[in-house]
Amino acid sequence: MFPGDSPETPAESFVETSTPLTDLHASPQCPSLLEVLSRIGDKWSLCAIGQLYQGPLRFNKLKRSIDGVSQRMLTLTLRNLERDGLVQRTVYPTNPPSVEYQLTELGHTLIGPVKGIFDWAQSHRTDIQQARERFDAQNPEMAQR
Amino acid sequence: MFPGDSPETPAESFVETSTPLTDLHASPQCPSLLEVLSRIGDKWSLCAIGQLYQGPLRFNKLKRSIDGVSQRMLTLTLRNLERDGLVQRTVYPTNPPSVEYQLTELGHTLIGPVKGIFDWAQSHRTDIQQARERFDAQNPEMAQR
DNA sequence: CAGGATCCATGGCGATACTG
DNA sequence: CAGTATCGCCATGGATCCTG
Repeated sequence: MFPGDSPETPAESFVETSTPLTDLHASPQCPSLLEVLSRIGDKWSLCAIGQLYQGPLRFNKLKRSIDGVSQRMLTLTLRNLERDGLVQRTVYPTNPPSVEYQLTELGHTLIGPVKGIFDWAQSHRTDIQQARERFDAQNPEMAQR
Repeated sequence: MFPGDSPETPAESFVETSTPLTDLHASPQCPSLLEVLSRIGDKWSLCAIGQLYQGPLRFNKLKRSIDGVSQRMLTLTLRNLERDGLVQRTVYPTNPPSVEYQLTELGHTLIGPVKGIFDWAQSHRTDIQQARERFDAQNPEMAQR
């Protein structure tokens, strides 16, 4: 599946990075990369962001557009995104009330990097799929799901 | 930091994407974007990948390099990464046994996109920090942590 | 050294019911 | 319509002990 890389050479030729990709935890008093990743890695945040990326949406419309989300989780998700400044919540004092959600400018800047991951996942989903099948075949019932 | 994108226009001119960033769930029989994100968004995967990106490592050395990880979680994390074809596990039948972990080629391709997120988090951590403080100040005790 | 097995705490998340 | 409140499940993850 992934050729190259002489199979029996354990410890040679590793690359240097400008940003060493360490320091994932332990960022003093600022939200660490892990916090960011946990936020966008949770079950619904990216779905909400993806929908709001198409344009502003009211709560129930957003809810209907995200299949399977409970109203509780959508509320919590939007609260967190709002708290982090990624989503803006606007209340229109109509009757019945309507609340509109939209991406903030900061939220829009996240789209690019996320699309990077998204495209990677798209490009390599079959690789991953096949790797899993090989692994599960070789390790008969270590399969955890 | 992120110029362009007119600051005060709330609900107009949202961009069109080639990949609409929808279809996060519900990918038929292939690992969805959410699965990928859940994997790399879990507590230790990125730490392990970040360390292995520096070069191959044996289990305990890897464990010592990741502060706070339990041996159980490191094992599970590495298993999942191996299952997904991101990490290769090589056993050397010495005595006592030594096991070396290294990124696969597929694993290396993930570095780029992840660095995108990483850099975004770095660039905007203070923005997020400030947004949180404003939010917590305005919503006195809605603060969940 | 590199795990496996077990126990247990926490929190993410869903379901349901209620409200301004 | 857009939430809040409450309950309970279960997956994640930590601590500890044991093994080839």
